[in-house]
Amino acid sequence: MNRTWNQYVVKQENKTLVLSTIINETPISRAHVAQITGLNKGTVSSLVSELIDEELVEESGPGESSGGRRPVMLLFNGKAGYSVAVDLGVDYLLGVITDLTGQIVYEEKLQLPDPNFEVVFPLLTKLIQQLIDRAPKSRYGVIGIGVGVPAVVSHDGEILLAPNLNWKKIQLKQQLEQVFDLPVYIENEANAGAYGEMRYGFDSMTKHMVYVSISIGIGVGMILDGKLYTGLSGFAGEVGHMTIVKNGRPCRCGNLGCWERYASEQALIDEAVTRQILNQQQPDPFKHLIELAAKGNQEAITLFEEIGTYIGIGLTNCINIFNPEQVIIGNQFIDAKQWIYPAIKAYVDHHTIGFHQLDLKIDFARLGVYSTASGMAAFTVENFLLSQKT
Amino acid sequence: MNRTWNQYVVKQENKTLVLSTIINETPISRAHVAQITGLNKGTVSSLVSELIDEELVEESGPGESSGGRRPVMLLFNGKAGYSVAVDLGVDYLLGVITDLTGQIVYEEKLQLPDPNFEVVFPLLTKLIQQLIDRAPKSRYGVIGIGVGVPAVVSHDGEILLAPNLNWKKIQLKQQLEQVFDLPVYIENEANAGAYGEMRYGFDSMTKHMVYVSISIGIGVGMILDGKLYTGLSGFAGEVGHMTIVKNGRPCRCGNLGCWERYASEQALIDEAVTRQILNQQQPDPFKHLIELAAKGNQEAITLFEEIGTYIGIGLTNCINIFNPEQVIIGNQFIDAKQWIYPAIKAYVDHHTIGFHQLDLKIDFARLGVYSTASGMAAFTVENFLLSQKT
DNA sequence: CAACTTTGTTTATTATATAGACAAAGTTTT
DNA sequence: AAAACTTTGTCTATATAATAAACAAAGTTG
Repeated sequence: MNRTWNQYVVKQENKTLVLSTIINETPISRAHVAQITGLNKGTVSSLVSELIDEELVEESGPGESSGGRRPVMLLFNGKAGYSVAVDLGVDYLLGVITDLTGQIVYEEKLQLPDPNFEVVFPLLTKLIQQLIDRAPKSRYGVIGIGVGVPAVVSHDGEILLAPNLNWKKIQLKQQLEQVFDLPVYIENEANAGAYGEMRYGFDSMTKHMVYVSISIGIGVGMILDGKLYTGLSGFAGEVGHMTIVKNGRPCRCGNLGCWERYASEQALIDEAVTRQILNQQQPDPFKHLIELAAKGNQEAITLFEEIGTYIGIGLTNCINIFNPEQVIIGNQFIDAKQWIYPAIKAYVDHHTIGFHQLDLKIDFARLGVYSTASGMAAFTVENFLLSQKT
Repeated sequence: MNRTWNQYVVKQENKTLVLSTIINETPISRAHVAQITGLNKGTVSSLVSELIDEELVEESGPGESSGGRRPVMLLFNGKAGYSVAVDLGVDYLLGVITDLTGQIVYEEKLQLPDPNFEVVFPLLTKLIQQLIDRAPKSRYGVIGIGVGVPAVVSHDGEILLAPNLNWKKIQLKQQLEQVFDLPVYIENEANAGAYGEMRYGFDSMTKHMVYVSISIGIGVGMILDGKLYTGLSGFAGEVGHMTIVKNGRPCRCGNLGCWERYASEQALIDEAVTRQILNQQQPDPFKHLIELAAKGNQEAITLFEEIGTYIGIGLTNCINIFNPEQVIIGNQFIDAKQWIYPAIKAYVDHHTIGFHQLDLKIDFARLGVYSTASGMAAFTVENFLLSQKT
């Protein structure tokens, strides 16, 4: 069925436009909203009064006069509701409560003893219940639950495959919705991270961005034309399995020479063991390598630089394909920034087609370990605000 | 400035919806349009009567009754205007006139003696003028000019770089608009091909498609969410310069191991010379190799199969990245279909992540040598129809 | 203090979609 | 063949929401 346009749709679209203008420019006056959106002053007034009734917008005191009557400043009421978001990692759960502006108001982290789903699911529901219980009282209460997972996720919230958790075909969204009577959103961890960094990480909204999440493996989230791109079935972005070396190292996906066999945490550790920088039994080997490099261990630094170059190879491919405005590197590897960044930058500068470099920025995730959780909160909040219109 | 929604916008959107429904479902009755679009019968009637006034829609005779009054069938009037589109190749110009349905009504092809812009531009303008002169008389006449070029093209129609033509920084759109007082559209050849194949090549509109144009080099056009993706500056899709072999063959882009050094016409010919299947002076070497393979020359066939495998490597990367519904291989290499397809298919089947294969189709361009020209016609026509609303 | 500015509300007007009545032209049932 | 039903397409009354313009409120400037 096609979408038809009538006066109701017009009103909803304009109301969304007014609300998002207030969110982005808060504090702002009605007159200024009208100027920015191009809507008539009267239209803005009436829409704002509805938003105030819904407690999504508040009036704060008068603002500065610019030579006439002083404006009444409008604020987005981020405390009208709260979201619960969880970053489900390979060996941890990071749960947060955020308000409607994405601000984290409470967090809780725990280690997973075992990646087995039968073990993880009860811990996950317990964590979510604790977060729901702790959420401040508000008009709309907890407006939804978001969970980011290191997995291939279909559009309807089914986990098709999570290689590092050893999960397959799990109806996570459905199962959580049965337990909690709330909207549940499931997304791939890199997609969530990309969205989080776009919404909350950087000031100006980037329309074309590639977010590369590097930890055990490599995942990529793509923001194209300001929207998350998830492909036909929801699992675009398996860039970690891009071939960068023909007949190269075997990968667990069955292919040879995949990017993540050269540029991930796993690749780093394997190579460190081969070169006897680490021994096989070292607990928390990634952290140990970071410490070695920080102490000036030249072998460790060289290894990071080499991995950086491999990251650069895959990034160059992504840049040539997408012509993005910004590339963001996130997850574990942000801790290795000082050693890998020069190598990445050098490779990309020398190997992308010249034009791409003009407007290209390479950054590291600003939200740090919260990229994924924040992104899930953003999904949850945005779906709530869009569904909110009467 | 944001877009605001008022009654004018509503009407335009609905009118576009009605028109595109008629275009896609022609012939169709008013009642059926109302049913498909969800619009009120009265609304459809009034919009259709405007479209009839504008000669974009015609009434044909009565249709079959389904148990009541016989419907009046509506037809899209493809003859209300004509577009002129040119496929500017490395050594040829292919110009076509199409009606508003994309049907080619006249074509003209000529060889380029020299790729130099000073030589090509007069030939191009002469060709376009001839096509304009030959276009049938109609209500709207020639509604625009589209030119597809093997080049990196910016959003404002500037050719930034055309390596195989040796052009740089040419304001092609601007120059043509000065000569002809008509809207001019310039696009990369692969982007145009992708669009042409989506609009006119296949029956069902694919929402996520990757079109790979393989001739001297490799270009890729991407249809994501039903729209052409061109990236921040308009030059996404330089996938030919994706690294598939670390420290591989040097490429003219300055990088090593680029896909097009292994999977293009140039790669094919270079390798054929190295293996002494061809000698260096062979005129039209690609055609010669096709003939050899057709005669059963095993060396030539093996070479095609090897190139097919390399094509498969790059395609696998694209599939893993985009999760498309369809991959289309176009340009010169469609002639080698019978030898390369099995190799491509085998590689892709064995090396893409399992989920992608479920709904994936690999096809060859249906429009053959007209993909690019048809795509440019589609751009031109669609911009005309969108600009047409009063 | 008068004149001007800016903000925000109110009112009359306008454009458009919708529901439903209705006419036209067919098919099906009796 | 007549009556009853169906489907198509137009027309009219109504509702909704955006807009322009008037206006009131509350400031600044000279």
